[in-house]
Amino acid sequence: MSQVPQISDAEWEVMKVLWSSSPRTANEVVEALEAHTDWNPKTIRTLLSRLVQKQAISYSQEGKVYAYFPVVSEDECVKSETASFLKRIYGGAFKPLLVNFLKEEKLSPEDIKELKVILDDKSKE
Amino acid sequence: MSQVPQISDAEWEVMKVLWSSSPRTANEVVEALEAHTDWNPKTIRTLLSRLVQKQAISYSQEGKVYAYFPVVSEDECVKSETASFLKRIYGGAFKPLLVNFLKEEKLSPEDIKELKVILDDKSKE
DNA sequence: ATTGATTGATTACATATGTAATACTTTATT
DNA sequence: AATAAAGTATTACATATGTAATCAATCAAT
Repeated sequence: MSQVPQISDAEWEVMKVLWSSSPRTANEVVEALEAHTDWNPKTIRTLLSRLVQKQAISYSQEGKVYAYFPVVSEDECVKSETASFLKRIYGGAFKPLLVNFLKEEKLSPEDIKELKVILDDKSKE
Repeated sequence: MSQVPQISDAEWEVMKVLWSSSPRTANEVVEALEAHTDWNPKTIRTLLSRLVQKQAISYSQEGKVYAYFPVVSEDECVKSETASFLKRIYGGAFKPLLVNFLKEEKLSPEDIKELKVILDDKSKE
């Protein structure tokens, strides 16, 4: 059973808003998204509806309006998306992605230090 | 200009076949995919056509049939897909993905060693 | 109470994708 | 040469997605 529903790109933006803080009314979501998108409020309401249908979020009647909140955790979704991404692109293996991208990406010395600490911790498990 | 076209999940499987060895005729692609998919040959031909339209692949008349080959490199595509994945899920930052997944994934001691070596090399740059 | 504004529900429409079937051409076979 | 087989091109159709508009219900203001 696939715990988490398929969440599209646009829907994902809405989820991020709700994950960062919820419950929020449709208007609050619209406001939050105005900053970095130019979506019509109608569009955002459509996305909210679709996410409700998909049972990615839900809502409660707060006073006169709906207040939306996630029912799937960011963690679950990130994990699931990453897994399907890895499967698709790298045949499911995590290390090739790491190797590939560690080489490509610009990481600050601090980042590198942090990652090494994590790796050290893992060796001790 | 987005160098690489959008390649869907199903199309990606076809690309992988052609990246692994090309040119190949439609039939050869079908054969290669029979192993791990149950797609109808007609479906695979549709995917080939769409990839031609998208200019992800091209073909030449080899004898009596077409021989398909990629015109976009796997590297480009992987890079582009990974970038859009990162943007979507992690807001474009690579490190959070790393941190998240280094914690989650089971990596062998050898893997960890290898990754540390890469990180060490990077510190020296 | 009626009217206008706001919110929520329903409908719309184009493009993408999964998944083929059908039609048309060219090659091979009798 | 006529027909069958194989390959290519065109068409099909449902679901997903981006992107709203319109309709209906509710709340607020006169």
